[in-house]
Amino acid sequence: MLTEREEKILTLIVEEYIKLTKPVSSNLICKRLKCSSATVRSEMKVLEDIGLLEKTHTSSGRVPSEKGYRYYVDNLMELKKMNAADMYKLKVIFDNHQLNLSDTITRSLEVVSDMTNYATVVLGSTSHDNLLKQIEVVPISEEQITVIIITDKGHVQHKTIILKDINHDDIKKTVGLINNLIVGTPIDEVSQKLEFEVKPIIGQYVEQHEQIYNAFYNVFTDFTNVKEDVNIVGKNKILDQPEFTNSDKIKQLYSKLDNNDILENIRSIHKDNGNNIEIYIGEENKIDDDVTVIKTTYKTNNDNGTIAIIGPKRMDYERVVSMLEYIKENIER
Amino acid sequence: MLTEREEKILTLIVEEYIKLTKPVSSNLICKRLKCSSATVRSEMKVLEDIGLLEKTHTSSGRVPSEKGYRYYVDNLMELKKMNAADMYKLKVIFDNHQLNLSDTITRSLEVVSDMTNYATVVLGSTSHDNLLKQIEVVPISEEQITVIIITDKGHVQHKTIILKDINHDDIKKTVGLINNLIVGTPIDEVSQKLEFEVKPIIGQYVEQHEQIYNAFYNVFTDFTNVKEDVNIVGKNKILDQPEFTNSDKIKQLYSKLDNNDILENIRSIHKDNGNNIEIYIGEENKIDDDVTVIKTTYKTNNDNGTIAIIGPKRMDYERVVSMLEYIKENIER
DNA sequence: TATTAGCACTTAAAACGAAAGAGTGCTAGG
DNA sequence: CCTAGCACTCTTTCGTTTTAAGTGCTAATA
Repeated sequence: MLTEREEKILTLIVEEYIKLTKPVSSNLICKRLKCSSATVRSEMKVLEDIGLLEKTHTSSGRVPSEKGYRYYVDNLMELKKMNAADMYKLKVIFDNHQLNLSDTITRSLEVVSDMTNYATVVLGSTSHDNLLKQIEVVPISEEQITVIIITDKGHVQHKTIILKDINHDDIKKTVGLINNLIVGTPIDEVSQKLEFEVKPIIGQYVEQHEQIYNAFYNVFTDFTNVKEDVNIVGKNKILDQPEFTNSDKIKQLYSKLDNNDILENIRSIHKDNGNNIEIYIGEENKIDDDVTVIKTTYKTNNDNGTIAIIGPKRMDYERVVSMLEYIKENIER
Repeated sequence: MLTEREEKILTLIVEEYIKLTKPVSSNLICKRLKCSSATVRSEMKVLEDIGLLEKTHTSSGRVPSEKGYRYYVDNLMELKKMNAADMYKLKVIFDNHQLNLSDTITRSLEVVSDMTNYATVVLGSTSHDNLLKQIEVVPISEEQITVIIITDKGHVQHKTIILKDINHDDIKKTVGLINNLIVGTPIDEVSQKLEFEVKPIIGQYVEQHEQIYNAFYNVFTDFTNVKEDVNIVGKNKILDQPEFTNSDKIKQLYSKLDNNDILENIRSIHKDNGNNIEIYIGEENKIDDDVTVIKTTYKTNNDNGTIAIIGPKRMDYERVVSMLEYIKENIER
């Protein structure tokens, strides 16, 4: 357990470091406290021994360790309201009732990214729990047709497929069968149903059943494989952060941010801290040891998803948390 | 007009610089030529005076100037066939007849990007010259419907819109009207036609005409505004190029590569050199003074577009040109 | 007993100079 | 016209020194 003064010092070091980006000296701290720099120094030593602070070299000032940030986030950070400027910019977006949900979310995160210089991620609802609502087929040319798949929650995906010697009647029959037999099926189960319920029947009614069946089967597996709705906003903003000026570091981080499978991890990771907002500092997340991920989930009548902010560990936690909370609330309304 | 030996020297300097990334000395050149380094030096002086070579400082080796690259590309570069390894990797993709056109193009450029460490761009066909083929409407919830727009060439776009107190009959009537009156219209003219031909009629048959008309109008303007099919592949590969290790430079370049309007410029720029492949070196392109853009266009039965490769000015011109030529040929088949 | 002043010590960063290395430019002679 | 040779320039590297920022410890103090 830390003493009150130790906590005060840790808080000051974290907050000054966030602002100034360089190791914090005892001198700077003692100006804010009614005590001498020597006192602060011995306290800092204690905090370092516990593992909450670190030095970059023997005679440097102190920097919060990962454990230090964690302590700060868990015990010290105050959740004040957003500052007026941030609030205003976000309010404008949520007050515009013309925009649909997904556009609103993207816009608001663009603004967050712009103001903070952190990257943001939107993981929209997966279509995995959607039900197949309808399929449409549109002939494009002699050999091509476009298949459109629509789910009950409004996910739409299309693919143009190549079929030799299209017999439009056969296609129509197949579409009819699918729309009759497997509409209402969860997307994840469509492939199975296609195989066991449609395939046997299609053979009886449709001449080119082999070719057509395969084409549709591929379209559906494509649909389930696409990791849709992983959207990263303001990725380049992170280049303004001093911890990402080295080009190797940039390469490394970007290759992860471009990998949707890795970003998907933000969705699946979970931490029940009785709070709406979850924070993953450095090694606690799977993106990169040098970043912090702050995430929250939202749930509306017919949609739910995850939004997250990715920045350096030296992140303005109070500000980001208050922004995310505000955004979550407003989405859910 | 350059002498034969001057041309030989310029060629060697360009090609060595491409390979080694550092200023080329007279010594290196004279090993390849039957003459002394002093001779090469005086020739290099001449080439510098003409403006084809540059020095990085008084006593450095020579580097091609933009004009030098241009001379090389116009007069010196030989268009040999692709090397076997490049050829093989690309052939595999084009031999796979399962893939549709757009997937094939993307895959082949991924491979190019991988092998060369340059970024590539696909500017697919714009839907501007497409004709409206069909619209579909799918109700999603009490207040939401998804509108799907399909063009004759298989472009599909959808948008979920919010309508208070939906009257499904009204929607159906509107969709019917649109499908009757303006199907077949070029996408660019749909908005006008909607205003002058549909709006007057809709007022008579549809109760909520104001709200519904506006919603559909917005969906269509969205469609025409979306700069679709601007696809950049292998952007991060460019971080492997030594000219892009400075983080400010990276930021500057990335902000351009992320801006579809700027990339669109690659489509519109034109240079009739009687050749399939166009090359824009440094200031000749609108992307960035430090890059070269090599582009070509393709045209198939029902599709056409542009593909381009973006790399440093110190680009392997011969290799890239041969690859692009191969890809163009194969797309068009 | 907790605090502080004071000082020795450590380190990174900046400034400097010397030396080495890579190249050029020019001149004089073949 | 070509080339050997040499003076000159500039970058790079390396070690040295200086400066500035900061700590840790100790002894004195409140």
